[in-house]
Amino acid sequence: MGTGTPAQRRPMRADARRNRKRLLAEAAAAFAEHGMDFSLEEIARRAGVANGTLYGHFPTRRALLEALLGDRMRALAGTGEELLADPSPFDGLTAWTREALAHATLYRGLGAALMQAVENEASELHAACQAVLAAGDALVARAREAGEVRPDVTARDVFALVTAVAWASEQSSELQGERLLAFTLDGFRAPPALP
Amino acid sequence: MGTGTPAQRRPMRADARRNRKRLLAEAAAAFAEHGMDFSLEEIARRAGVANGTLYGHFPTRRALLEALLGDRMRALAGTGEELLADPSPFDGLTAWTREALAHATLYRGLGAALMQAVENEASELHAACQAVLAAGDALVARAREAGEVRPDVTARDVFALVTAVAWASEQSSELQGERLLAFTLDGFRAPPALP
DNA sequence: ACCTGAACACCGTTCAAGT
DNA sequence: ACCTGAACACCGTTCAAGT
Repeated sequence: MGTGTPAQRRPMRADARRNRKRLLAEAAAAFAEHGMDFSLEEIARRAGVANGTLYGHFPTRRALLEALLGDRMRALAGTGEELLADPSPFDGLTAWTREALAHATLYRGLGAALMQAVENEASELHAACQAVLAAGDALVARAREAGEVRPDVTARDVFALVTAVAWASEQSSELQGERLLAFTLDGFRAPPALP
Repeated sequence: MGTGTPAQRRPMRADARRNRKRLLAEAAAAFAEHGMDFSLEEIARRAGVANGTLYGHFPTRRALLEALLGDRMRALAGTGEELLADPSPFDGLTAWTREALAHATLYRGLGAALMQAVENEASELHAACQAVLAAGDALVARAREAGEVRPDVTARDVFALVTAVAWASEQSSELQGERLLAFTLDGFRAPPALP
């Protein structure tokens, strides 16, 4: 692990390994600059390979995305587990949603891909999304038990709204995601207890 | 007004008028069923006209959308003004955001078009969006003066988050927009005054 | 004044042929 | 085992030619 290459029985041929690496590098650059709708054909062109080669390595756009983001998403899940040690459950949840927002804003259009991956079990990103959701669930549960979030808030609500905020901040250059996220988190907060 | 046809100097030729009507009907049906990414070529085909005819009537996808939604959006702005008469400023704002959410969910992918229209002055929907924002602004200002929303909340924040909730609820069939909206509105609410 | 349909450039996906 | 590049079907957009 570490480089994003998948576990496999036999090593890849040298040229295949090099092509794969180039494709990933060009895809990362193109997605970062132009968003996730960027033409796969153009990525293959920039990597100096035929379009068929790209499909050989990554049969679908989501497979390419998994190779790009898998490790990063599993790291996000790990950060969530670490934040369970935060003395304030709500602060821990807040810090984690900030990380999640930064992640979901990496490529324009990434939010939609993430939401689809959660829904679709066949998606190559589904397992990674489940790990992220599990981490969120633990943070939400802890905050709920401490009476710091409303009892009906779920990790899926948090995931959906963080992704939605990421989407909104992509649409408008003047909109700050962190500000919208702050409002949203306040909406999750439990009202002060009645005497 | 009323039918969505624009004001104009001279009446359209009969066949042009009929083609325009057919194109709008097919577009409305196709967008409602398949979302706003639906092929314009296919819409022309269903309407029984050449693709060039569609571009003659609606030079851009947004022009088509304005013809479909313009009246409805201006009505949404009107509803906002009426809700200024609601005895509770916060309830008035809440009721209006529900209408806005229903509007933004009419076609899948509509939220993105609305956000772009707000940004882009050249968009055919820009004026309609401005009217909606103005209505939202009045509602937010009234609620702020009554001390019912946080002082830093703007109409653009409300518009952005309502649209974001619409987007999120489109992504997942299990996600209820109204529930997410309820959390969001709570995040706008002013905290109880300190003694 | 409006419509037609072809033309152009582009894309995603598949697959036989190569090495 | 992997790569190539052509093939196919599709789309958005433009525009000369018609009526």
